[in-house]
Amino acid sequence: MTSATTRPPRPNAGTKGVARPEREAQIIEAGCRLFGEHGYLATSVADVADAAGISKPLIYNYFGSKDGLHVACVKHASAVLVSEIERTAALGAVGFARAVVTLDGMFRLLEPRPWLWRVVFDATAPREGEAQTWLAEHERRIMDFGREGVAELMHLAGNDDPLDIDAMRAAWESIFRALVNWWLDHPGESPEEMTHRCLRLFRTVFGELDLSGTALT
Amino acid sequence: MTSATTRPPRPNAGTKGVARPEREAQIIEAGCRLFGEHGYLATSVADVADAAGISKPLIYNYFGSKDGLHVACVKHASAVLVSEIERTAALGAVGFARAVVTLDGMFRLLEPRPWLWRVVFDATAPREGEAQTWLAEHERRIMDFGREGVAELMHLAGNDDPLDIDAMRAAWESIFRALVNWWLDHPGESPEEMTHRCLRLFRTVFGELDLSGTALT
DNA sequence: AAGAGTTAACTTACTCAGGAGTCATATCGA
DNA sequence: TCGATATGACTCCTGAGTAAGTTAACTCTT
Repeated sequence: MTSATTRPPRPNAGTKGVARPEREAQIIEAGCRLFGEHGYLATSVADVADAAGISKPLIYNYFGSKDGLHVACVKHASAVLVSEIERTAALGAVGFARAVVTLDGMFRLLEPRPWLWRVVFDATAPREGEAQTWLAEHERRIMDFGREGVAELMHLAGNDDPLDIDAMRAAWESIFRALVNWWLDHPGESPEEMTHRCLRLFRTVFGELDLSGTALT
Repeated sequence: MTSATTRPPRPNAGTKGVARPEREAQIIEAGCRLFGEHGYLATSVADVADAAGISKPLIYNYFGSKDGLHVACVKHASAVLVSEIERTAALGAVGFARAVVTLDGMFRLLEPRPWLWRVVFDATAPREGEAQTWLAEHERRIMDFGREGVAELMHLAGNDDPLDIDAMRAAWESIFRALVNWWLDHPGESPEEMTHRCLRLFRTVFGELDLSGTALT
C-alpha cells in the first residue's frame, strides 16, 4: 500500500464526459471574461483553458485556433449586446430619450458581466485577418441604432453631406462608448444611478427630454 | 579554391560614429512611427532597430529595455502634442471656438506624422507597470485643456456634482478623440477641410459659434 | 447479461517560432 | 590606449499549435 504509486498519478483523462455544447459554452464564458478583461493579445489559450477548468488541446479540438475561439467569444458577446439593443429599440422612445433608454438597458445588462462590453470593443483584437473582418461588422451592428437618428438631426439642420453625417455618427458613437466606459471604470455606481447621471448630462447639453412612453423618470 | 574567407565577413561594427543624441533621436522617430502604427504589443524592438537602420543591442544600450524605449517615444510624442495645444490655448479663443481652434492646430500638426497621435492614445500599451503610470499622466495633460470648459458649462447649468463633471469631461474628450480618429481614417482630407467640417458639426449641435479673435472663418 | 468494438471526451508531453534581453567582440577618433 | 559607437550570435522564455495516448460511455452482438 504505502508502496503505492511507483507510477506518477495519471489522473482523469476523458473521465468527465461533459457534452460538447455544454463544454463549449463553459469555454466561451471563460474566454469572454479573459478576452474582455485583458484583451485579445494579452490573453493566452492556456489562460482560458485554466479558467474553464480544462486543458488546452480541448480548446483546439473544439475551436481550431486562438482566432476561432476569439470569434466564438465575439459572436456570443455581440449577440447578447445586440439582442438587448433591439429590445430597448422596440420600446419606442425617440431622439435623446431613446439614447438614454438604450444606455439604461446596457447598464443593467452589463452589471453582472461587465467584461462583455470590452470583448466587442477590444482595441487589441487584430484588425487584419479574415476572421476579424467579421468583428467590425458586429461592432457596426451594435452601433447602427444611432445612425438614423444622427442623419435625421443633420437633415433637420439642412446638412445632408454624407461625410459630415458619418463624422457626426462617429462622434455620437464615441459619446455612447465613453459613457459606458466611464461607468465600467466606476464600479460602485448602480445602473439606476448611472442612468440618472446620463439624464442630467443630456439635459445640460440638449435641454429637457421627452420621456413620455419610457419607464424613466 | 578561393579558400579565401574561412571567416565569415565581419562588417562594420562601430564605424558609423553617429553621436548619441542624434542616434537617440533617430531611434525615437522610428519608434514613434512603429508604436503609433502598430501599437506597443505588436511592435518588436528588432522592428524598431531595422526601421532606424541600426542593430537591436544599440537600443538596449541607449534605452535599457523595450519599456524604456516606449517611455522615450511617449515622452517625445506627448511633448509635441502638448506644446501644440498650449500654443493654440494661448490664442485666446473661448468655448466651442477654442475647441475648433485646438482641433485645427492638431490636424495641421499631425498631417505630416499622423502616427504621433496613436503613440499617446495606444490601447495596447501596458496600463500596469510603473513606467506607464506616467503615460496616464501625459494623456491627462493633453486632455486637461477641456476640463475647465466642461466644469464651467456645468456650473452655468447649476450642476456642480464632481462625478457628473467627470463623466461629462470623459464624454467631451471622447468627441475630441473621435474627430481626430475619424480624420486619421480619412487620409484624403486636408486639415482645412476637416476643420470646416468640425465647424459645421459644432454649429449643427450648438448653434452659431463666436469666432472673433480666431483665424477661422 | 457479458463481452467486443466504436466513438467522443480529455490529457500529458511534446515541437516550433518569435521576441526580449545579453555577451563578447570589432572599429575608430582622441 | 581608452572610451564611445556599434554588431553578430547567442540564451531563454512564452505562447501557439500538435501527436499520441487514456478513459468512459454507448453501441452491437451472441
